[in-house]
Amino acid sequence: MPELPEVEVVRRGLQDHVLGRTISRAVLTGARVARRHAAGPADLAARVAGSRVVDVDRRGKYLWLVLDPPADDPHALVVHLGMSGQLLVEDAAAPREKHLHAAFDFADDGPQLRFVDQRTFGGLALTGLLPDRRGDAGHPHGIPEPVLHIAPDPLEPAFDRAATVKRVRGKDSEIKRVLLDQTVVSGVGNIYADEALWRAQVHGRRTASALTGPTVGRVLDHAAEVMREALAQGGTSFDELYVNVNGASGYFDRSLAAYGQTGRPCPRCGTLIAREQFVNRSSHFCPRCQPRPRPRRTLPR
DNA sequence: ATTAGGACCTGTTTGC
DNA sequence: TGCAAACAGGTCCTAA
Repeated sequence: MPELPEVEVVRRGLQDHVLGRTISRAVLTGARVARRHAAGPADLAARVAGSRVVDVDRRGKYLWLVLDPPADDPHALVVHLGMSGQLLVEDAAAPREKHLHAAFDFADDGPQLRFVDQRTFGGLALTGLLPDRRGDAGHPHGIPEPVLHIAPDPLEPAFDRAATVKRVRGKDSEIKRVLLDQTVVSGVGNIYADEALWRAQVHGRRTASALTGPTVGRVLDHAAEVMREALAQGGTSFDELYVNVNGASGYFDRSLAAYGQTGRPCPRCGTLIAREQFVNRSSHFCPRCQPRPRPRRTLPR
């Protein structure tokens, strides 16, 4: 479940069902699920066994369990759900999912934690925790190494609005591309980028460096707001691929104004929502509220 | 150094 | 009806 609100729904589920429990055994299937873990799946499985889950943290779309191992070498089990990853808390006797890649048993013999991922863009890694150079506000155990390059998301205390506006305006690129750049601001994906741009009445192809500070500020505020609203509704799900740890779907899809609304009237002005190709995916926008900029002239010479 | 584009997967939907 | 192409919410690597 890809974007920030959906990942946060999962984090809260893990906090309720996994926090404080001790992992007794892990089984990883196939090499791909741990491809970001240099030492391989067997190493990951062996090293998490006997560790207690002492925190469940998140930045943007990255999620991690802080583990307190017997060897006193605190580390993090980092999880990225990619496009189709799911973390499910289920009875060990429940039937195996077709795309089950990892299962964690606990010493209390309670329900298992499973990682299921159809498209295998997601994955697991076991890494160290380092202090966050951007500030440790909200992350008392630090940040896992693979997450250090990810910018704070708009819903965490470390988010610096003024600094982010400045970074966005320093980009000679389309505003939608910049919103999706997780090293500038994290947590925003294709759905919430389209929704934030619709709310701010800015076309995604406008050049970030040509926007005013207040305009960029408005786009970021709308991104934060729409993600907060989605979170309050359990996230956005179009099908059973995107669910919380109990397998339930959110219902923010009913509140979407632009994303996936091609041909429907804009809730603000009634003009039909348009769709266009954008870097191998789709953008949805209102042609009247979000006028397309003049195509940028490439400057040869 | 920065930015644009393709690669990585599998399953479902759309269009000829 | 059958098949191929298009499409799906993300990130990373490479080449210009």
